[in-house]
Amino acid sequence: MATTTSPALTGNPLELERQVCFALSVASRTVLSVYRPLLEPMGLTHPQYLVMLALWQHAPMPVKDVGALLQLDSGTLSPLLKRLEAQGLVTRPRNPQDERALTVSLTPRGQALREQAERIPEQVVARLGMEVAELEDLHRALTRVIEAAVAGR
Amino acid sequence: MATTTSPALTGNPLELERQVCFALSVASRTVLSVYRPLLEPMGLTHPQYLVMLALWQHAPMPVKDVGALLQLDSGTLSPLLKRLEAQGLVTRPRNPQDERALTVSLTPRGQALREQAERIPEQVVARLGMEVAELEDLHRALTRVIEAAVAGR
DNA sequence: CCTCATTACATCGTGTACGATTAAGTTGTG
DNA sequence: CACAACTTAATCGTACACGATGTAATGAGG
Repeated sequence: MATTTSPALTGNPLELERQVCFALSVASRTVLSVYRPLLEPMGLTHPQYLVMLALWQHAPMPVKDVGALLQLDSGTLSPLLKRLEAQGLVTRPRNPQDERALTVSLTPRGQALREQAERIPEQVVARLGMEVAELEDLHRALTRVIEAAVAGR
Repeated sequence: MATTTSPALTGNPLELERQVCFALSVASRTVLSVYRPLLEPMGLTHPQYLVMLALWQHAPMPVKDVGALLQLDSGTLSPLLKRLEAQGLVTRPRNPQDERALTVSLTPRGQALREQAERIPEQVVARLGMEVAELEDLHRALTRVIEAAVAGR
């Protein structure tokens, strides 16, 4: 019979099922796949949805701040914001006080989209069928590992 | 003074800092950024590392099984496996018993790489500076949400 | 006033993700 | 045996991620 001691101290340290990074990748992709059918009617991808969340809270804001908030660089954000602009959800004129910076603002259409988005969180929780308390625990655990990873990279 | 009731029941339900999906995305990308400098000397990206973990455990195995294990489809796996093949880490001849299927096997070089990989997990834990027990808790929470998401998508 | 380092974005190249389609092989059924 | 239904990969198009590089604007020091 195989050993059944604490998994941290025994067996293959490279076992796929034990890797937190594997669970993180799969969890991220799988949870996003729950959002996809809900976001599709709004014409948003999940990263675009996160940017819109940031804007609904803080617009108008510079691209730099969006990047800091979402931990994304301009290589990702520039084309993403262009696509939101092409959809008529945001504008991004240059800041007259600093011609390097773009000020990302919501169009009326972008503002209006918020109402449809209001229902997303509850729908996701319903589809997951998990307790809100358990999701809050997960959120706290993720926040901890994000802090640890930012400090350790 | 602002209200400070339970966050689940008050305030803006679209608040970015409250979204589990946001924490998941950032955690996934941030933790992977801890792996990147460790994997780079091995010539592997993180998804390639996960495939190698699967192969070190189960090779030879069909592409189908790799996909099932990692929750990836052929659109992702085909080019990824081609790159591993180009690096001389794997072979993927057709299965004579079923000419549709490819049997992914490790080359001696692919097998040998495992020794370098053995040190990755401990190095990551060290860089994160988190208790193994806390990481195991996180792993359990992630496994729960993966199951919920798979069921609910 | 004039460099020069810094900052804010944009662009490019590589590598995933993923839906959709295609192509080839296999299998069940009449 | 014929053939439709199914399975396995590959391919294509779109959209992130991210490192590296380019460019214009800003600001600090001489």
